[in-house]
This record gives sequence, structure tokens and C-alpha cells, in this order.
Amino acid sequence: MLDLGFVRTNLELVEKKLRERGQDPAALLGDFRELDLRRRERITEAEQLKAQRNKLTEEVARLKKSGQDASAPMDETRALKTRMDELETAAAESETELRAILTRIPNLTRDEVPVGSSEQQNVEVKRWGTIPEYSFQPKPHWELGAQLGILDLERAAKISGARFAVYWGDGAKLERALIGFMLDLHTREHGYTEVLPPFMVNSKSLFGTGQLPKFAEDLFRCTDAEGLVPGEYRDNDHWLIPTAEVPVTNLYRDETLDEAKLPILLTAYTPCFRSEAGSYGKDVRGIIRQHQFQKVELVKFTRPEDSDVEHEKLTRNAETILERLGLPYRRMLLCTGDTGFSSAKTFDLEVWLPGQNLYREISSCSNFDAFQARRANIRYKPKGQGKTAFVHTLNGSGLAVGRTWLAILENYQQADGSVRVPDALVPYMGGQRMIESRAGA
RNA sequence: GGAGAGAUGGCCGAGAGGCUGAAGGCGGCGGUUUGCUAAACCGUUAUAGGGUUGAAAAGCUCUAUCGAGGGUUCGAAUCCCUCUCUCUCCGCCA
Repeated sequence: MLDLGFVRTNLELVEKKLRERGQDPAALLGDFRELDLRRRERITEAEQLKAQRNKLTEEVARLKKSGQDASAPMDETRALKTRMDELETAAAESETELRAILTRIPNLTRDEVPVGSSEQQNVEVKRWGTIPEYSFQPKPHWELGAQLGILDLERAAKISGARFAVYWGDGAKLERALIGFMLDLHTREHGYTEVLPPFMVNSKSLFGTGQLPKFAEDLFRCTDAEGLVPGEYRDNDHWLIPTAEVPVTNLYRDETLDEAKLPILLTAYTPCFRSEAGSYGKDVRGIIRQHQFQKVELVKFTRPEDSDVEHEKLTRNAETILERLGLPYRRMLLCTGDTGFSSAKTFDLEVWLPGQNLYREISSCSNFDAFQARRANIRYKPKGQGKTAFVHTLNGSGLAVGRTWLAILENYQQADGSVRVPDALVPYMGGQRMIESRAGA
């Protein structure tokens, strides 16, 4: 969420930034200026009346105390009441209208973010690793997984439906090894603290990180709370998390953090659940796009002046995983049209997939500025200043485990269909160096 | 699931219809004293939103906020209703 006062005084800049994202400022902002003006008028009016009422009730108290008749000011206050209720309702209405606009405006992208309408205009920042050459035709992971008997999409469809996967034997073990490897690296070498959050959150949390109210259709909602109105926030509803970003960032919702403790670095392993509404027919083969996938997430809370440096570090932390695993990748700076709703600047890491002969997103590292902090009310008290200020929040996948799993299959496949275990992962596989076909599944 | 108790400022804790944004204590900040530390003493110490003065820093003023939302009343932290959360006991359960 942007600051109301900021939008008021920088309306032209906001409009320009919205256009750069490919959004229609008129549609998003509506009659912002008018609403804002009306809101303040109504508040002023309502508060003046309240002040008047407060004076009168004080008068009543004084008269009663001295044993005098207080019926005159009492009647007057009663007469005031209808008008006051009207004004109060009107002021609250304006507040709601304005807030509805404000909560649907995406974050402003940084000036260094390239202007573009689609991923075609994303800019490649760097490339790492050499693309392996094969003496045979490399296979996509779904073929490898099926042949090895470690990936079972048919039975997953039976027990759960499309876009789910069952991992058997070494497949399940590889997933577990990756989780342990990533968490260990981030906690031991990168300074993150591991947290294990709930996999369900309430809608206030989803509002805090920006998924609600705009993106409800991308989420799975548990129907335990009856009479729920979408876009309405309550404490007792449950949604499956689409990313650990939601529970972890919201850990500090409505809190004021100690500046000395910043930056706070947290990492969390969680499953992630996404409805993938609107992506029918996209990535239907393999496990690229699933309703449930596992992810190790990196989250940071920083002072505003540190967020750019911490963004670069966080991206490097994610890249390090790929490098240790020997997976070739490239870093993309997302253009304005491809940058997420809450983000001011995003780097995507794309891993090379020889089985499909393309680069594929495996991590997304974003700096949200104060956008989420404002929505979630996460603040700190800068030294030497009386005023509290909003922190900056950042996060990135470090990494998406399912996509790392399939990247290893495709990059480390052998001519006979077996898969070599990357050296860094061998200890996490109990010393195992090869994944070979085994009957049994 | 059943029965009960509770939720007040950074923390502890009073208040039980009117001058209470809220006593007292702790903590924090500023100061006095002091060779330094400590102690003592004095002062100060919430957030948000309007209006207004100012170039700004900031000031003045009003409004709201005692878990959340509604109600009663001239007036609610205080009374009533609903909800959420926490604690205790019973039941069930990984």
C-alpha cells in the first residue's frame, strides 16, 4: 500500500508509474482527488460536531455535580445526535472508498526497473555456469522421473487430481535432501534464522503481504468459516499459504522492531499451495506448475537505507544454492509489466533445463520497500528520531525445491537414464552418488 | 465439544458510568549531583487522523483509540450483546 499523503502530493508520479506497469491510472485511481477531498471535509465536519457534543456533556457533568438542572444541554446533545451519526457514517464511507482504491494500487517500481509490458522486456543481468553438452538427446524430467520410478503423476492424479505429484524412494529422498541442504546453507553460512510457520494463515496476513484483496482467486481457501465475504478481513478464517512469505513476513505484523536487531534474516521451509486459476493448459507436463510444491524461502526486514544492499545479498544467497549444486542459471531484472503487485524491484533466477532446452524461473527475489510494511504495520524507531518509520521487507525463494529437483534430474542425467547426485548433495543423500532405476513403484 | 476466569500504555498493574489518554511502579529519554560507574533527585515519556501556523524542523488545536465490532446513555475503559484470543478444569485426540 502506498502512503495516502504521498499519493495526494505525487499524483502525477503515481499515474506515470502505473502506466509503466501497463495499468490504466484512471481505472485504478478513479476520482481519487475528489474522494480524498470529500473524505477530509466529512472528517472535519464530523469532528467539529463531536467536539461540540463533548463540550455539552462536560456541561451536563458540571451542572449535575452542583445539583443544578441539566436538561437543557442534555436535550441539545440528543438533538445533535442524528446529524452526528449521519456525518460519522458519511466520513466512514469516504474512508472505506479511499482505502479500497489505495489497497488496489500496486507498488511503484524503482526508476532503474526497465519499462516493458511482458517478460520479453526483462533484462538479463548475468549468466553463470556452462551449459552441459550431451552425447545423447537429453530427456525432460517427467520422462526421467517415470523411468526411474521416482515420480508418479498418474497416482497423484488419482488421489488428488491434476497438478499434484507423488515422489517414491530416491525421489522423495532427493526432495528431503534438497530441503536440508538449502536450510543448512542459509542458516550456517548466510546468517538466517530458521522458522517453521503455520501452513495456513488468516486473511489479515494475506492482506499484509498483498495477496488480498486483489488475488483471492489464486489461493485455496478453507471453507471452515461460514458466511465469509471475499475481500473482508476477519481473524478466524484459514487459507493455505501460497508462499512462506505470507506467514513469515506477517510474524512482525503490528509490531515495532528494535533498530539494533535489523536487518532480521529469516528462512523457512514450507509447502506452497496455488490454485493456478487461469493457467489451464500451461505447463501441463511434469512438475513445473503444481497446486502444491515445496519451497525454502528467504525473508528480510531492513532499515529503508539498507534494503538495496540486502536485496543484492539475498539474491546472491539464492544464487549460491544453484552454484553449489552446479546448476547453470541466469539472473533477470524484471521489467515494469512483469514485476509483481507488491514489489518495487524483482530479480528472477532462471535455471537451465537441458531436457526442455530453455531457462526456467526457479527463484524470485524482491524488494518491497515499505509497501508490505505499511499494509502489515511493521515499524521501527530510527535512532535520534521520535517518529516511528516503516521497515523495508524483502524476500526470495532460496529455492523452489520442486524445480530444483527437476533441474537436477535434467542436468545430471546420464545416457542410461540414471541421474548423478551433485557433490554438495551427497552427504544429504546418505552418501548415495547415483539415482538409478529400481523396480517397486 | 463442555464448564469457568481473563484481555487496560514498552512492561507490571489500578480504575467498576462524568474533569481518565488513563493513578502507581518498572523501563526508556533529558537534566542536576558525581573523578568514573552506581545511587539519589527533578523533568519527560502512546499511536493514528483532521484543522491550522511555518520554507522546513516543529508548534498549536480538535477527534479517535483501554482485545474487535455493535448496543444502552446527555455521557462508556466502566453497563448489555456478539466475536476473537489467552489461561484453568473435564472430554476427545496426533
